[in-house]
Amino acid sequence: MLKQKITLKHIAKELDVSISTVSKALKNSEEISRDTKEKIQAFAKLYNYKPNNIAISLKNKRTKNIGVVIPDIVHHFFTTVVRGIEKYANTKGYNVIVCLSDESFDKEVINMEMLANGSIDGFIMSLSSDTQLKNDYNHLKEVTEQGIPLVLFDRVTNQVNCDKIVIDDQLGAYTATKKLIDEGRRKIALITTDDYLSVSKARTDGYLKALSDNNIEVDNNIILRLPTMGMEEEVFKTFFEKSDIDAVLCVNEIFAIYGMRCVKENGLKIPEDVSFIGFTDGLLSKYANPSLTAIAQHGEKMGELAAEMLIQKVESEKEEETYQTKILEPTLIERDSTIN
Amino acid sequence: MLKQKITLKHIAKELDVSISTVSKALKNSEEISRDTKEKIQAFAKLYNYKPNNIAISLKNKRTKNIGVVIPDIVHHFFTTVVRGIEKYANTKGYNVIVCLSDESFDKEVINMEMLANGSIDGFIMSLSSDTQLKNDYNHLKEVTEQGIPLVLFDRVTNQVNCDKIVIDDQLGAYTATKKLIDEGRRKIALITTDDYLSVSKARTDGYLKALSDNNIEVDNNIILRLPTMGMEEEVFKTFFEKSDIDAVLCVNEIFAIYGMRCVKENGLKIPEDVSFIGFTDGLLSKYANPSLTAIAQHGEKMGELAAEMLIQKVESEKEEETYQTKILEPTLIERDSTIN
DNA sequence: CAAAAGAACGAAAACGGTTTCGTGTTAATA
DNA sequence: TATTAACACGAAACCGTTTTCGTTCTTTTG
Repeated sequence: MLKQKITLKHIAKELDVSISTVSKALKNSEEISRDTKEKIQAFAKLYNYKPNNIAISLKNKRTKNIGVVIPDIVHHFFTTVVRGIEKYANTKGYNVIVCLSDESFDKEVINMEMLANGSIDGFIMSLSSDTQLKNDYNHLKEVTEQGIPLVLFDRVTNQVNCDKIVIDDQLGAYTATKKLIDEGRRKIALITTDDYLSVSKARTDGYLKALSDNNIEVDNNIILRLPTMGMEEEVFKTFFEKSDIDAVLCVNEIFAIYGMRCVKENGLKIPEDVSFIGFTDGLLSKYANPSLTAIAQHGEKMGELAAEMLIQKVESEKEEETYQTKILEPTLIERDSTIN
Repeated sequence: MLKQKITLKHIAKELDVSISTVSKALKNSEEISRDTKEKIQAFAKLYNYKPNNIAISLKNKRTKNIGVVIPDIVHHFFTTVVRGIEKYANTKGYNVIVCLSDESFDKEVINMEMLANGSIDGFIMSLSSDTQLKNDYNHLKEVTEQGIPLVLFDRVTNQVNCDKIVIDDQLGAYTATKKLIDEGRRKIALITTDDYLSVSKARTDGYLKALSDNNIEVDNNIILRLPTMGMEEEVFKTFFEKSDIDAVLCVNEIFAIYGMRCVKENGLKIPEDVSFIGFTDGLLSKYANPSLTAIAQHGEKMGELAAEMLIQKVESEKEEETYQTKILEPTLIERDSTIN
């Protein structure tokens, strides 16, 4: 009892006209007489005719698909970006194909190659840590050389020419650090990851700049650098036991949560004794105890803008070689882990 | 300096052979002589020829795309499912098109219609709350009638014939409630949402069954039903102030976090005075203070299985009309919000 | 009343592949 | 030497559209 999808050919045969006539009639072409058009349109509606997307894609060389390649999806920030992309893309009639690189260079390459062979009109992506570590961007260069538009977000590189959109991580860290300094804090710890992640580096820079602008000496003993994976709770404990600090800036929520727990276990109060600020305003910040003052990255906005930039490039005829980098300003969301 | 994608036609013209010969040579067909094959393959490799996915899709009537329609993506459980789907799909050479219904019936319908016109080989989806409320599943029936395989997960309905995969929510709630009873709790509160969500209903049933099996009388005063959206903190406060309870089962993490906060503010200790268990073992459960004993739903496993079921149907020739429903067992993850 | 213009439709190419079914050439066989 | 089989390749149909360029028939115009 399968209702086979009906095609132009079926309609044409059934109504004894040519395929071209059917096609034109359904597009309300002036070429076709009112009578014929009505007849064809009625028939098409009756049998619920819908053109085949694949055939149209082949003809137009436009798929109306956007490829999104991200390192992970079980990740608050990336999901907000995807939501933003979806939101804008849908209003423009585009679908979103999501691929996960899983922080692996190889998977990133494979995914892009698959999609680049006609499946999508353009890419929106954030680099895997592995890629940033390898510092190899040939797969990105190849797609741009083929004329496929590419928008990089958050984890970007200046080694490839394309549109980019980032938040000003340095400014975010600067603002946060400044906020802590204004509270009267002087022994501000930083918990970050290895510097090969472009964002971590920028955040560290902002932290350092804020200290230097306020004549506070950098103390490398209260800067903790952790690998992205396999974060050991032990390392946290020893760090907080041996360090004399009155505030902590963390490059992500989880570091902040762990940090707050250690500090509380040491009998200190938040925010009276130690203030905390974390990057990435996600669920954890909101529901932490105390709730965490955070730097919001506006992922959804970022996704919307990325999609807008991409679709604009996809739909513009001219082969402009001008690329822009949009820089979004992060926002400090004050909660209970800092003194108001 | 655009490197245009090379096609069979280009290769054929360049090497002065026919398109068919090129096609066969690249597939290593026995029909073509060694010399010719080597020449063509070398040329193809040199110019990095890759067949156009769209053309192949049109010919084969197979897109190697899976459509995934979920209510939300900024949601831990759904993202773990998507990750599982991706993982399995990729090993089979499939790409994943993600569409968000945003809990809206209309968007769900629109998304499915778009994808059903040739863009995908099959659907994996979880119903929007709006759809479950409306109780209208014609859009699902239409795609199955067209012979497009469909796998429903988590939020399912028995009104449409297709493969399904759910966790045993009733069992999960039963296990959790039993655990609380075994701890010696007798005044066990339930915080849930409106029953039109299939999962909430099942969880409530499990809770009730556990009570009844253990001869504990149901007290409707300690059952709190909240709308999904716009959860008011006030409602929580009053509920916990007026209720005399010694344990709480929550159908999601956020309810649990809020609940724990209220309880602590009332000067009670967790788990000494009140135990907490929450559904959906996500970030919040893990990082809460105290960490939350939770019922894990194994989203990733669910995604993998869903993808496996779907792809098996997609690739099987025969039009079997036999559908299965897989039921996954949830697991209780014991943490610090219950007594060990 | 012949010629031009307009209306309504169809044939065919094109998008980029796959695949079936020839067909011409060479080598093996009787 | 005539016949046949094997080999290597090409023509063409096909997937489902869109679109250009005829073509036929009717109507208008000089």
